Amino acid sequence: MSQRFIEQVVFDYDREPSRDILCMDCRSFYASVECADRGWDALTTELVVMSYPSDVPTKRGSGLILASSPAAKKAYNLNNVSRARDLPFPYPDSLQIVPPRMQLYMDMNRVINNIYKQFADDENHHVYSVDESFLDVTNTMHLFGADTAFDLARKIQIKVHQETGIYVAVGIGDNPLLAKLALDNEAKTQSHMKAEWRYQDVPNTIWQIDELTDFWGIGRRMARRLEARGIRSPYDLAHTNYYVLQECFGVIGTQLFAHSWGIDRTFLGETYQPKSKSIGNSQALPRDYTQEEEVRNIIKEMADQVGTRLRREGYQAQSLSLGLGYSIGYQDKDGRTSVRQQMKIPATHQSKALIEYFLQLFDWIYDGQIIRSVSVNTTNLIGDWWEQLDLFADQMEEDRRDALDTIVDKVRQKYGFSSLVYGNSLQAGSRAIERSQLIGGHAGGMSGIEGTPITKNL
DNA sequence: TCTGGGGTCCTAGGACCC
DNA sequence: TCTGGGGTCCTAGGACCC
Repeated sequence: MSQRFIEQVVFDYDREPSRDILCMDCRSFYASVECADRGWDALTTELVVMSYPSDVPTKRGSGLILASSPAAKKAYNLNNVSRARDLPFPYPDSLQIVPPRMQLYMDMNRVINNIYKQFADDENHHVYSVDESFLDVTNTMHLFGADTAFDLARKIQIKVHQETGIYVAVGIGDNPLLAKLALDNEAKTQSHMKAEWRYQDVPNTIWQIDELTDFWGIGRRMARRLEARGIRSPYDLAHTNYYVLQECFGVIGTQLFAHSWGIDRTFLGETYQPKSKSIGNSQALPRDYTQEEEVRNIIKEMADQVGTRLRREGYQAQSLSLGLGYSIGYQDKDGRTSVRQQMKIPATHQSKALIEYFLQLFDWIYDGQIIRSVSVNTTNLIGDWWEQLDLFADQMEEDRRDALDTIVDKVRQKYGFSSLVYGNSLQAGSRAIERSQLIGGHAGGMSGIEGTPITKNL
């Protein structure tokens, strides 16, 4: 027993994957797109993209800051996704507050990824998020007259900036983790926005990171737990016994240990492959909902919307989860401020069936609580081609529902989501029509600024 | 942590089966 | 029933990231 605590796990870098991985990150993406589209300097303009409840953010209130320009980040100490309350109020005149235009960002994302694709084929190009992508250029960089990955990174940066006005920061490493860490912890603060971290640099790079929370994969909570055991930095992490970490933190502990040595055995296309495993929506309601019927309507609308997304993306759901968040200060009889329930279902993507199941969950957990937020989620997704034989299902009814969904989807695709909604959605408390303009839960931007076509600069 | 978001991964613990 | 052990499936909940 005690034997294994004496030993320490040691990595042999010669046996670890050594590639030329680039982690590309569009600096302050949404904010930069806004600046580029308006002809403002992305580096000096103080700008935040804020999703807020009313038309004009004149009074201090709720609101989600989706992105901020470097200057705004610095001036107001903002991080990735912040809240409106993190800003000084009244809002300073020097600060530009603009509503999100999600469609514009998605269009720009496509343009930029098409540029990346010129430097790496599909196999070696992976989209990690709306503003981050990984490229494996090990075998292709010489094709572009680049002697080193660093050199190629510069070429890509220039090309993207020339064609879109967006600055890209690049982390370079032997594996995706090192590239990502180089990006997060060094590239973003370099004037040329590049950084290269290799295995042999680990002592001078990863181990020099001061804060645990600056290390990818460690948030506030985990940092506190680690600190409780005297681990205060990535260096400490790397010099703690592997088995002790495993004992205390399970798989996460072993993973963090490996990461602190720069070890990542995934190749692009494995863990970094974005595969849809769940599809859901959540929304904070514009006011407290006390009427059961109103909440039921919201759930119907959201289930319908999620059904549309499932069908569009070619999935069927095998599990559902419904969450209700209560009004501020409200507690149920168990003292909770929210409740969530999930269940298995026979695979489906039919709106009607999804609505029935979600309402079943609702009946299960609803007991007159005052509701302020609702989330519906579908998980355990499988491909559309799969058809489960259900001896008890009425095949004619099934076909009829499928046909109805297909028609509804077609009409909505052509005329917009709100062209066809449930009668309930015209009643008080309904959100479907307003929300139909949203993309990813935020304003799509079709209304644009002064009617500007959203693809102006593309 | 606090209310116009959307995701992923991991774990504990119970039910059930052999 | 209470001193069996092991495996699998399922749900609830925590943590983190963009």
